[in-house]
Amino acid sequence: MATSKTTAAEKRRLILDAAVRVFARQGFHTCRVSDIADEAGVAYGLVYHYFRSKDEVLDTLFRDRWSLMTALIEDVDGRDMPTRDKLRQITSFIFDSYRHDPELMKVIIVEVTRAANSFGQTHLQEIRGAYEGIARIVEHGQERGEIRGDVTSQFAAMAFYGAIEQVLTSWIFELLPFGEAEAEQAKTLIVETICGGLDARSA
Amino acid sequence: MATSKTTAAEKRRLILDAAVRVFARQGFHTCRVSDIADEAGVAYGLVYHYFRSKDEVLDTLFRDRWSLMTALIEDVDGRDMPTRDKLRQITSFIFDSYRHDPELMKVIIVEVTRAANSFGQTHLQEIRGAYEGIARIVEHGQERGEIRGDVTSQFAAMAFYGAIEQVLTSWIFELLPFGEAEAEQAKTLIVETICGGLDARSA
Amino acid sequence: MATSKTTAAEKRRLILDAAVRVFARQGFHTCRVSDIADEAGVAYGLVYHYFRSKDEVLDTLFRDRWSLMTALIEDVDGRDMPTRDKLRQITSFIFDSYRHDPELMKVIIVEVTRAANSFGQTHLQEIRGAYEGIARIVEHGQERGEIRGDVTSQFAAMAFYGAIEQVLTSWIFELLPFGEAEAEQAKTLIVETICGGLDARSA
Amino acid sequence: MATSKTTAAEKRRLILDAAVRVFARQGFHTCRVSDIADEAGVAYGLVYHYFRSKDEVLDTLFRDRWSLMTALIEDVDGRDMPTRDKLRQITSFIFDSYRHDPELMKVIIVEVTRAANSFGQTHLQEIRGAYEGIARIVEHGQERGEIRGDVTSQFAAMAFYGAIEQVLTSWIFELLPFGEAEAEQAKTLIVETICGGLDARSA
DNA sequence: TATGAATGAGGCTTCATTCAT
DNA sequence: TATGAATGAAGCCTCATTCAT
Repeated sequence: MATSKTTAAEKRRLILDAAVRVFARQGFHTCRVSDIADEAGVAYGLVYHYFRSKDEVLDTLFRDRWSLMTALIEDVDGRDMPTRDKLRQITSFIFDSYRHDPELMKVIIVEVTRAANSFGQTHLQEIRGAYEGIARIVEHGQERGEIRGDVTSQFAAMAFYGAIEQVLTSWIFELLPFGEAEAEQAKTLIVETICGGLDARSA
Repeated sequence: MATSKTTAAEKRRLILDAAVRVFARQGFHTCRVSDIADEAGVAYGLVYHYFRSKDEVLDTLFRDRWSLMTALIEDVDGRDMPTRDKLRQITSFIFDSYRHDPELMKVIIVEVTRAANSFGQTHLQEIRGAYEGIARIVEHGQERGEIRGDVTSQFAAMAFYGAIEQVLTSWIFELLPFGEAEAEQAKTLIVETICGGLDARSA
Repeated sequence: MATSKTTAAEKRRLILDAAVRVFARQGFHTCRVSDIADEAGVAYGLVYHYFRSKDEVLDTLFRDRWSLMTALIEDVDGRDMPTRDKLRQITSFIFDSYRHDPELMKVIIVEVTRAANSFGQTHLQEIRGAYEGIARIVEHGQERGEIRGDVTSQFAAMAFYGAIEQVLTSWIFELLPFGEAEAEQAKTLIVETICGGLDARSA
Repeated sequence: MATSKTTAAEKRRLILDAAVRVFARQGFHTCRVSDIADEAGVAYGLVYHYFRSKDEVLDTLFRDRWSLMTALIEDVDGRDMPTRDKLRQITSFIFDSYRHDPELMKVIIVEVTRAANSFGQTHLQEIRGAYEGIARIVEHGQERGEIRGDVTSQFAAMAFYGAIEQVLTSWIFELLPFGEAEAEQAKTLIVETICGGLDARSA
């Protein structure tokens, strides 16, 4: 009796979860608000009870998730560990996020991060925040002599993040096969590629 | 008399060029067909004489440009030069393309390549073709012992292309400063980062 | 304890008073039921405990006030005084009403009396009642030889009431300045204009 | 052949005329844009080809008509005739307008002039212009000694216009009977009432 | 080839009202 | 009495596309 009722927060969550599925399936622009409501099993208007607009639903999904990442980046930066490991932590976090909730990640990548011209513009500052956090990690690595100094930290951050996002995109659109093993292996490959470089070493 | 008339092909070109400016400025979804016509200084319906639909205008812009890149990748792959130089050739081509026609490149990146859910889907095979071409170059590099073998060629291609696209996106949305010097320097940085790796070397 | 509780009637009054402020500020159609509730500091649904609908709130405001006027008109008609004074009594009542509660009068004029296509229709009979009351006063004036007989009483009533309402409207929309003095002066001017006429008299 | 085609201007007119009928019948807020299109026998979107919005249709109807009235007021003011005749000219113009096109006048009065809180606000300045024109006529009458000086010209203008509008409203809502004869008689009655006054004169 | 008037489907949002607690 | 979550109908506007000339 006590637990049989859905609270307001749960209903809100219900709608957000439904939105993830619908956005992932049909795309943000292609889906209608009624699709979200139907998927959530609630009335049309209820979406507008909890969110100001269709945009705000996506906003919420993005911000909730993205803030976790920027927080992680900040956290990792403060830790006492080799820069390589820091970058691996970030890679792990992102790839694990995809493993745990590929639909949500698809939405964030496809509809926000990579849709820079429409929705991305709105969140450019938040996105930039993550890039800057990564750049700071690189910078600290350079100060500690772990990272070469002839590549600017900002450029390095872009290359690193760009590589990660491209891999995610490959998985999303099935250009590369995805699975537990692939995800795990990719963590190593990203760090090996970006930190170690593609060149074959004589040593 | 003979030269005062614009030929059909020229009119078509006029519309395509106008479309680039309008798509770059307003985005594909935000602009109307009439905006293209206005920008081109032609009548509304004429766009439909030369193109089946608004989509086809963007399709044309993308294909015309993208085919040049896949052609270049094929061409470069066949040349007898170090893999590093091959990758640099590709990087050069892309960054020079942006330098010469930033609006067109913006449209292709923002509206097609990174709009994977809408136009990207349509052109997925063509886009994949470029990735595969790059992967082949990496593979040949591995065969020749220039590229390490513990990173799969497809993964390496993604990291490489992802880094490039992320840099382009940074320029487009002014997350990184752009200019002649930056573009030139970026060619080196991409290759240094991806091939050389970010690690500081003792040697 | 006994006095700290608001009675039902008081709550109802609270809502009505809030409605006046909200209707006056935003207009009946532009405001939402929740605006009224917010203004009254009560819960959304409570408005529906005391009123069947949003319409009924306005209906109530109108009827409560308008009935006072028709009552006054009846009352005045029965008094033994010159017709001019009767008309002045009515003018006084209306202008004083505006002075005492300009927001309520604004609502009644703007949202009911002058909104003939929506609420006016509903209350047409009640509104007509007032016109007829005034017409009767004119008629009695004609019978007593105080009012010229070549203007029909109904027409005279319309001219009289129309002039009053136009002055009210002018105040409401600040086409004419309003204040204590202006309100007082207007009472005389209305009667002088309508009864005395605008013509300059030689006498 | 030459006359069988409807020109663009005629189509626009077609829509405006249909709008008058629909607005008069259902009221501006109650009718849908599709009602206008249906009444005009054109496609939904065509209304938006000729007008920016539903509002603009009403705007156009109002402005086209109202400008005629302000023009007339200006014109009449410049003529060399007794003030009484000037006011009669204005009254004639308005009542004739109603006689010729009662639906259009109903729309203007009910949906704009008297709907001061919604649409009226938009046109307040234009409406005010007419009042001021009438006030100027009264003022000139006062200067020439034809109109009493103890009633301000602005107040007199309000009383005069208010009386007219109230009569129109009475006809519109059938509070007073309307016909050729009534309209003609009303012209005299308005002037007699406002200029002559309701008082019975001993002379 | 060229024009631009004409078409009409589609979707977001608002908000009065109901109802379970 | 009191609350506010839940419902869902209704309508304006956009704009890609067609078509008659």
